[in-house]
Amino acid sequence: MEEVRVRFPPSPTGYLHIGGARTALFNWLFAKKHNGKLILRIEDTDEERSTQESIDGILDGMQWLGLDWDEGPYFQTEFAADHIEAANTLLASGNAYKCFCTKEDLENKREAALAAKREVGYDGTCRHLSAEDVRTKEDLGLPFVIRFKVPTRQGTLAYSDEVLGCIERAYSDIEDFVIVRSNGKPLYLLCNVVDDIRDRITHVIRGQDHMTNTTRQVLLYEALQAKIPVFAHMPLTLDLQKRKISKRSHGEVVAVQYYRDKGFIPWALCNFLCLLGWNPGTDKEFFTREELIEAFTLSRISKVNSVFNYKPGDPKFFTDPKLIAINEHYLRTMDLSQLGALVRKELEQEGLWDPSFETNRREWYLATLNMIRDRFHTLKDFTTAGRAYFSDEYAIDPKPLAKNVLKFPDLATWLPQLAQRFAALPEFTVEETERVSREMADELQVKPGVLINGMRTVLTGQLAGPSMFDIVITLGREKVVARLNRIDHLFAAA
RNA sequence: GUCCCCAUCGUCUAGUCAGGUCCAGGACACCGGCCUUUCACGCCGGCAACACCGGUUCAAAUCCGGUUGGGGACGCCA
Repeated sequence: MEEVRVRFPPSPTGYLHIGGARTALFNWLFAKKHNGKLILRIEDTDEERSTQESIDGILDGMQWLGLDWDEGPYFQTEFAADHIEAANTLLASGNAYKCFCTKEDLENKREAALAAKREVGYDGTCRHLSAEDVRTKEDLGLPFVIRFKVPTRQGTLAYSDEVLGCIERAYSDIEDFVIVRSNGKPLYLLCNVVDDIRDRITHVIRGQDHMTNTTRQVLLYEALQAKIPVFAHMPLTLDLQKRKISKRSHGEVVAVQYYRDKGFIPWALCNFLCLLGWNPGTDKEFFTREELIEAFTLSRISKVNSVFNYKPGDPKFFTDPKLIAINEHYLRTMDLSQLGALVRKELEQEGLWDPSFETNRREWYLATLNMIRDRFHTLKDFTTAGRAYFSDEYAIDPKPLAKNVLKFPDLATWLPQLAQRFAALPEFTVEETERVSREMADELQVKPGVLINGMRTVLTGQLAGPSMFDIVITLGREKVVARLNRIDHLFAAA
């Protein structure tokens, strides 16, 4: 059987955004599923808008997501000779012609057509130029573009789409499109086909916004006498106003980079993205890589555009709530040592990493992560809400400070007393610390919650957290006693 | 304006090709309950959709036609 070869061809005119990442992901899944190859090709023929920064951003984004490619990155500009050769072939075979219409003429005609609400498209002025006319104009040094000569046929051009089924378009609706600029540089429509032929691409999986390109490109394949690949047009990702998402109008929240910076688990983003416009036909929503590769098929890609459910300005749901939920799921269920590696990077960035977490304190490190991960949303929370577990310098959240500490001024003496009892305990265990805490509350005739919640605030700076006595044991007697004794600072500061 | 594509809860979607098992299932979000020293997690329950009109049929979310709505394309961008 023929080897499956797919490609991801981003144009380096902006960072990798989630729409592009999803296209890359689908291609990657398809390649993996069929033991095929994924080719990464940077389509940089738009010299004015292509930037190195953007190329780096795309490669970084792919790597972070774990979407590895088998060939490339190739750069389209390196194959300019191929593109020109193809254009000349088309010219020679009569499938293309030189067009001397000026930009101004075309622009005027276009506007007139739009104003008159007529069909917009090239009228074919230069299509029937005689050989002499062409030579005369060339001798005059008039600039020209090369246009593809769409065959004059009755009926429709049809191709079978793996997602949408049979797609048809009347030949008469396809205008003679430009394949080479007047400066001699070939355009996307041609370059893309020439590259796909050279790279032996078998399946073209791309967005539905390419559908009109596809009909024209099918003609190009035909004229170049090349085998037409299988096409699969994926639905688009829209915003809540049903507008195509773009970095320009939606900002950071659609950039892959944003999710790395916000502490997302790369695979959680992949899992979310694959569910946008695809489903396995079962209720299963969480997949390992292997499971997803196994389950993935083009035929289960949805025909319907999907909405990225992001409302600007919501502090709780700073991106699609389902994406956050999926990230939380992985955060609390993923393999602990894998989580440990991800959190390590966060701790290192904040200067909180201790090498002993990899050696003699590894067990403590992983157990602590396991204890606190249940209420976290992203990896960032380990160094913010979870900071007190890794550092003695942590902020006290004003809300619990007021509610659990300042409201009970007696805690200034009670908690140091409790610290003494902890210090005197023969065995520093969950049971014993809980016992003396409750005992003391009883003596003071206050609810245990007063001591417990006050303690949580002082020890972790947080309103909420794991079971108090688990925290106490995790932090260890020394830190607990020291922190409880420091409580007067909180009253002094207030 | 022309051409192409699409249409199930607020969002992601199952079900449509092979009509009945669907007064429509799951997930997220939201609401309520249980658990509990806090907050979560977890578990249980609730709210919530077949765009509209007509046709075919004993029977339509499902097939057909139309209407409406949404999206895409119409560059010497990719």
